[in-house]
Amino acid sequence: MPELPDVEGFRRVAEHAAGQQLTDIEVHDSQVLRGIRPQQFRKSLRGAEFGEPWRRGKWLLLPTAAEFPQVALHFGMTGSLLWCARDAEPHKHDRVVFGFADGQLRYRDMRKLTGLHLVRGRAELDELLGELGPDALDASAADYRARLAGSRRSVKSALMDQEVLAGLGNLTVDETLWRARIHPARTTAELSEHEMSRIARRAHTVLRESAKVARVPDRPSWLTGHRDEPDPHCPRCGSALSRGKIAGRTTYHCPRCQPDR
DNA sequence: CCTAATGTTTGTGC
DNA sequence: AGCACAAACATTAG
Repeated sequence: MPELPDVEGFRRVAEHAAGQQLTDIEVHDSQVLRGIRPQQFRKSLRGAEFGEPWRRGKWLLLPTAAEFPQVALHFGMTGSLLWCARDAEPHKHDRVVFGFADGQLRYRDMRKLTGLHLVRGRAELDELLGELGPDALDASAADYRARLAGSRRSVKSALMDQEVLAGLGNLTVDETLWRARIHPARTTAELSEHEMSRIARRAHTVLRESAKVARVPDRPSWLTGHRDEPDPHCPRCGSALSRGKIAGRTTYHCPRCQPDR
């Protein structure tokens, strides 16, 4: 589930911990700790005070008051972050629990496709995030145009590429292209400046609206609201939606609103 | 049993 | 080099 809007929601959840001192860390499944063992992870963070959480694309960072170390969290396809009372029922998929005086932050993830990193300094932060493109919400229309231009790949695969823009995912890309009336298989090279700007504007709207509710809403007026229906139709023109695979991912588009060229 | 799932990485081949 | 495609990771739901 987690794309930029979901992770922005997790960032707001993590604000509960800002200014608070860590009392303990429970690592229930060491598999989600990437590049560090539980003992070292706990030792490095013992007694730390957490600062303001920040986000870049689909990465969430929890800095300590001294700026470093920071905990970097990625949520894969099934991860989430919850703020719970200290005595709340444990959940089967709580992999790491950060304890504070008045509550706990739980990293919950079923599939464990990604996980948590400990970032000890500037260099490690750069190593982790250095290849990422600009955050898809921060990037201007000019950024979108510059980063989409001049490749022969499909616009869907370019928008999904975190090195082009950070934060878009399968749902937000389909929604954005549907609103921009651009066929997902079109090549970025054949897009006009005007079309790329339209993509940027629509992406901003989709991301802003979704971030408000920390998910891509399944409102009937949105394309995404019809994904799970047995016989989905375009909420704008009523045509049957086509379902296919582009860039390895299930892709919905409206053949009438999003013509091939 | 089989398939698919909102992500990322790695390998193969054109 | 650039790109498409498939598989892998781990788990559950239908």
